[in-house]
Amino acid sequence: MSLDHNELIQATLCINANFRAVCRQLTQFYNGFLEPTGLQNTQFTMLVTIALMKWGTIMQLAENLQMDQTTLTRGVERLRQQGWVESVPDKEDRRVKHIVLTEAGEKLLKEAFPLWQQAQLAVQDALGAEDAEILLRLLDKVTQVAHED
Amino acid sequence: MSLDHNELIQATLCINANFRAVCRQLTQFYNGFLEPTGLQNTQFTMLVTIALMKWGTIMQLAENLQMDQTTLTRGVERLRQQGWVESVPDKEDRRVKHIVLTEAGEKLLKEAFPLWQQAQLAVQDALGAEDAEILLRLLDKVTQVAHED
DNA sequence: TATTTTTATATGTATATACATGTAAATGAG
DNA sequence: CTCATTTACATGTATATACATATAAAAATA
Repeated sequence: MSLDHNELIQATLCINANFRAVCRQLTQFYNGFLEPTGLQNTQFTMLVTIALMKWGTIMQLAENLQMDQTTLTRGVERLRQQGWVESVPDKEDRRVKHIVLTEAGEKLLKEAFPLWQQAQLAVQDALGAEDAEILLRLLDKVTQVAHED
Repeated sequence: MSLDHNELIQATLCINANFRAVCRQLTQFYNGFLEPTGLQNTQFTMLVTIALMKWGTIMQLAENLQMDQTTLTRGVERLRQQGWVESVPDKEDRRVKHIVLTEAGEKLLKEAFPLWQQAQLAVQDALGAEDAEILLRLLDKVTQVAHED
């Protein structure tokens, strides 16, 4: 025996699947705006976080971005290969590396910001201030859920 | 000159970045429940869609799931290698392949459904009926936005 | 009918992502 | 101080994802 039609329909309402679908569209939307810089939105976000932390480690970046450490290690390595960030070994703890923006990285961020902003404003405008706020609240709430269990 | 602090903070409010972060958590949550089946949530969703379409092509699956065709081609190939789906060449149009569940695939879906449901109910309960509905509405709205421009 | 165009799927390549595990360094227990 | 444990980062491996492009077959057009 296999699943009946109702169950299949139910499964198409999967919150995660719907989230992922929206995420794919949204990512392509943002990436389209960032295209002139050669950055993906993910990389833009990493650079912004690195800029804000100024002297952050891989672990701290992973914590901040809620990503796996191994994902960050490789993501940062790509940024490094492009010359946008630099990895500075800690003097006291030889395991630790601090990630900092290079000048090229700062220049790139400066260039990317208004492009990112266009995408962000387009989404915010279309949603409306109210819904945008509700959305962020719900995103937060969903994160809580996924972390409880 | 580089970005000032306010701009960096602004960029951390990136709707796409926040979406992606939630998506990562949510995916891990659902995958945790599905773990005994060896399925990822994405694969579960593909199988469900294949089951519903009964005789769908790669193109139709891509359309339904709002995924790139090339992503589907490879995803389906993995399902095929596991023996969960089968690819049947169309009689009239030799370019076309129809993807159908195998018996093993149906059995797996039957087994996976209640596990998926646990994850889904956990998220729905935690959100509450009202917020769950609002969330789905907003997800829809975001998709519209990303498609307009 | 011969040629061009479109369509369906596949491949090359690259990023994003995480889990399991490895490695080296620091820390803690004895 | 020595050995076990923890910590920080890296690597192996696998899926998810998409863009550019290839390929073959169908459809349209000259």
